[in-house]
Amino acid sequence: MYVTLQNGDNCSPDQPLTKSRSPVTFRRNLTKGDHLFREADQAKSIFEIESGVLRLTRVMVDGRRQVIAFGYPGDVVGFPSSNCYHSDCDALTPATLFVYSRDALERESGDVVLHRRLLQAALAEISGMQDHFLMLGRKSASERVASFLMTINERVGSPIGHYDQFTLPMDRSDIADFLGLSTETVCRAISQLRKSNIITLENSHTVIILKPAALGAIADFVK
Amino acid sequence: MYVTLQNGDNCSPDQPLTKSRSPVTFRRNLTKGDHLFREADQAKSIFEIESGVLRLTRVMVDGRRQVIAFGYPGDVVGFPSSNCYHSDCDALTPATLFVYSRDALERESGDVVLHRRLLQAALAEISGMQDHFLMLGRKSASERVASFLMTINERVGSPIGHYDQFTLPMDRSDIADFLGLSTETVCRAISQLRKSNIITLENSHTVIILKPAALGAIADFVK
DNA sequence: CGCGTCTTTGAGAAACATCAACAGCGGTGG
DNA sequence: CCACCGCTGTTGATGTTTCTCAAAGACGCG
Repeated sequence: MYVTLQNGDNCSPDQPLTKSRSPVTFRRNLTKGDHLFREADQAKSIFEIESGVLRLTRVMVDGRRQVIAFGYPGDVVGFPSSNCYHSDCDALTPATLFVYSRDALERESGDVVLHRRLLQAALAEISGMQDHFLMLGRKSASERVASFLMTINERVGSPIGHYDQFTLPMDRSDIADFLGLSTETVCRAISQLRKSNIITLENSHTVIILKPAALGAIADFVK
Repeated sequence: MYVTLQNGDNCSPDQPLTKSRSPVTFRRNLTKGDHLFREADQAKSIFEIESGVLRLTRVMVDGRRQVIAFGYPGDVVGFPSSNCYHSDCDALTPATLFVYSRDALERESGDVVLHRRLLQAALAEISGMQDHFLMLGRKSASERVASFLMTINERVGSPIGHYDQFTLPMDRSDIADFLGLSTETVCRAISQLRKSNIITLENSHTVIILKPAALGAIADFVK
């Protein structure tokens, strides 16, 4: 999962990679369903999410799909390799982005501070992906779903009354493709959590966590 | 899978991140079984593999294990996050490494070229990990094993007579934990490839690829 | 209100894990 | 030099998890 930039250093959460005065930065708005880039597109820019949620996916020739990550505000998306993007990226909600010229970010003569922060973002990204490896490789279906809900809650959950609550902008098949499961298995795992009164759903996209400790126990958090 | 540094730019394969004259570089030798670092160790250095093969692993509290990557010559290991390593790293063979002070690499005042190349390595790493996501999330056991063998072959295979051949320094359980499978399933997938005359084993750690096209077809390569 | 899409649940099938036994191989000590 | 031992790898039988296929329910939208 993509990680915020504030890990690095003296970077406040609501501050973009560069100050707004920087000539290399501009903004972009996406509406729901818009594509930001596609796999194998030439990577000219790197993006930081200001608001909204993005979806990064890779697809196999036969249609099997893997959701690489969901991008939330503060995340950086569009890390290039060999001049190209290596996943598709589209918007699950309306979104606003800071756009950085890749050239300016990576060039040796570029802004050193900015460059360093891009590296920090990349390193955090690697760390998060390693967690996800453990999930995909070794966790059961219910552990994956519980981990997923915990992660989202930590990220965007807000206390409503006694309980944490959050909205899932992605549908069940997105979650399934993120966790390496079928949509049915995701549904069943969620139903199980509901029957155990660990969570409850206000509607299918709004989750309320009733027993965070129990959820964490199922998630079998490594950290 | 970790990727070589030569992706970046004018970096020849057999040249370390810094020139040998650099004060921040020294070398380290590992013998088989040595630990380079452990999860949660404070990350003071970043390493580039000169020779040998390393294994990066993460372990859950109940013992389930995920091999994050196998590190081959040219790979960079020890990407830190929040000042710590986030996996264990040990040597599958005797190995030699270039050691870089993390401080010197990440510091704003540090060598700019070096810094840029570290970023390139991190970006390549992210790209490789995304491929691995697809593998862990969406590929069948035989596809995973075929993909794995193809990748290793591309990396270190050498033509012997008409066929490519390579040695696997890791044992079956390492491969299993890398692919998110049981050792038995890995064995069976390999046996299947043997019965189909796609590969043959000189011994359990030495693979000869008889039909690379067939192997690639099973691997269902996305690229 | 009707329609399409997403979600949920159920039943059966497939893939993979687990448990168990055996084979191969290298090392060690008699 | 050979027999034994332990470890890794392989194969078989069985069990469990998850996928697939199918159908019904829920929800939003026109």
